[in-house]
Amino acid sequence: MRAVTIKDIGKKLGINHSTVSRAINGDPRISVDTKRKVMDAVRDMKYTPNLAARGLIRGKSNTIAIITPSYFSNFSVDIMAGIEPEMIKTRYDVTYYTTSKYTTIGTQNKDSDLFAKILNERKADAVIVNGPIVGDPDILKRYKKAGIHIVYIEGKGDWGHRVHYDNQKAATMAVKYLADRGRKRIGLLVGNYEYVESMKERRDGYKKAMLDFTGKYDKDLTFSFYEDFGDACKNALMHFVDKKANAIYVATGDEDAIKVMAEAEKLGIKIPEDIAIIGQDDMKMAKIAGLTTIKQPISEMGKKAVELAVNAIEKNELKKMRDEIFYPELIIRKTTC
Amino acid sequence: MRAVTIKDIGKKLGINHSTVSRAINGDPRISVDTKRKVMDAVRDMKYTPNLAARGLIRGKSNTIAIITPSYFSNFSVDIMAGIEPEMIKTRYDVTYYTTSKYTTIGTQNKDSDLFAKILNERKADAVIVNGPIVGDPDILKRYKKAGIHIVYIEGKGDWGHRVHYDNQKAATMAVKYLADRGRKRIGLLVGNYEYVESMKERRDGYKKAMLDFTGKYDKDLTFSFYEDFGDACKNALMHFVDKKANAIYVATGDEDAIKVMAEAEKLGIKIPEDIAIIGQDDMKMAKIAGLTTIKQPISEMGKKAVELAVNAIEKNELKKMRDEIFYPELIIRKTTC
DNA sequence: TTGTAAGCGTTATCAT
DNA sequence: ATGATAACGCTTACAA
Repeated sequence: MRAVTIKDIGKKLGINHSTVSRAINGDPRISVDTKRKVMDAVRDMKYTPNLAARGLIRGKSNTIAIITPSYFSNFSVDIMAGIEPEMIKTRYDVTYYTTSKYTTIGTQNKDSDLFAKILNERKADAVIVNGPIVGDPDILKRYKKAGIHIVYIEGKGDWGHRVHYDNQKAATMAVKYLADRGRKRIGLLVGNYEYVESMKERRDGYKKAMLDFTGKYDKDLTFSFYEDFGDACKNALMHFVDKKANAIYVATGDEDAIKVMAEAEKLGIKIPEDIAIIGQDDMKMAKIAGLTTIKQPISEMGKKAVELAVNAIEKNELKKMRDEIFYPELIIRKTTC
Repeated sequence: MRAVTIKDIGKKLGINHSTVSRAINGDPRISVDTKRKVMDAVRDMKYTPNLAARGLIRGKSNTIAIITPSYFSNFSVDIMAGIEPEMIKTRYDVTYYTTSKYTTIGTQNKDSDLFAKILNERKADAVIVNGPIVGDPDILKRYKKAGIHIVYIEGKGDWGHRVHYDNQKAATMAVKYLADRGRKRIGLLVGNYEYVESMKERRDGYKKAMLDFTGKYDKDLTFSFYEDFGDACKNALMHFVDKKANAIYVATGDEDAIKVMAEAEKLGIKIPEDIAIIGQDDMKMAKIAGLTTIKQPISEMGKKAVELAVNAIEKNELKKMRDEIFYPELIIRKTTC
């Protein structure tokens, strides 16, 4: 079945379809009378515009794309919790892309291909990018030229607005709190800090804070992993025990911190008596697990990202890039004394 | 900046754009030579098709829409965890809609409006609907006529494929397990069973199982809430204590079960000694909280929904509706003895 | 205030 | 095997 078009409405009303279009789009030159007739017909005939056609001619999609490494990581979920209520207020649709599709081993696809696809297929008027995903400079230039806005959450590129978090301060807070309570041998569990910006910043913060608050930075107290945590968890804990750590700042997030807690329980290590643990992010699970952690206002960051994206679209802001930073907060629970 | 089109490619190669189109779409009548040239140009010029244009003429969107009450509820997240890896294998994009936008108080919007919008704007070739959202029969008829497929997860409508769960059996398993271990006064915490199909089924299962395994159904042992749980949690627990329950099956899910546990702790009620608790779904948090629960293979259900949707699109299956059912499993942890 | 006609990028239907 | 042209539904100069 064919859906109702403006031509159908025009035919029924005995007027031209362009008049219908103008009436629908609020063109001021249309007479109140025809406008009313058109609007009535729209309701009666259950007309809604074909956005493919509209997008084709306007070069706009009325859509904001969200790119995440995965839909369902804890981080993505919290970001979404912030994005959803904000998107609801707007007239934009949401399309989701995960980079996992574009980094599949065995194909030549890369993150850049996803950026290119969204650009060329005119799938979005703005793109919110979450995580360590970087469009290459060439693509970014094309986005700018095409007037498609970019907002990075916890990441950055040559061009685009930013919403990010003071990772260095987060690490500093963790170290200072532990050091103040007499824990001087603080281990750092961190991700791939050569590739992931946030991990680099947390590591830098940790390093400086160790010098400032314990007087000593011992590189043996850092354990980093590049792959899925899985078994590495056990290894990490063993490593810290071996190095006589009496505290750990799990910079990779609460989920890993909780995994470390589970390993400790198996090994009969008491938390916080033997080893204190501080997580990162304050995910829901941190509360359930009683984990002391450094909060990241992830949802608010998602909300702000939508604000920036919508603002950028409506004001077509392509030159002055906005940069919004959020700050950490210490949440004390039961894994520190 | 304009993106590269097939006309640009045609011009560069000195051939007609329709030939380019055919080459790209694998028309067998095209010569190997021109096909190669076209494909080279596609790569060099970084061409990707404008899907708005393609969608316009084909009447297809190459998109599957996902409708959930909210993006970020635990249930949605788990569904997505199943949907994502499956979608990655396909050539479809994902667009998200939450019904919250369409049930906002103060507007006349309804779920049906969302269905209508997706239909008329040709936003999707198939729709996966998650939760107690029902398109009205009229709209459904229009979907069928328009050839837009529907897959319900844990719900149903007059027309559409289904992926669902044996809720009745889930409740039966919970009751039987508790009764077998001597707990005969089992409370049921349930949602709005007049409106939500799954809640109705769980309640039915509970009722029958109480008769079968404890010999007695006492309606005072049922507590249902219609609104956000929040404070109702405390009331529920007090109610069950008052009615001398020695076990509770929290049919509304693990999250609520954990809230009940937290309330119990505040009140000095011992779990499982005083009251045993069984949750529902086996979310991630259930493991962290040590909650005994009835598993629902939510992710697998999401995966199956994508399979059904893609299959329906590609075979244009509009008459024979598929119905896939999944079964519960008891996961024993620490909140039952 | 309204009608006419061109055009967005693609695919489909004729030709050749 | 390829070219020319119409068509999808919409918006928008340009006319009237």
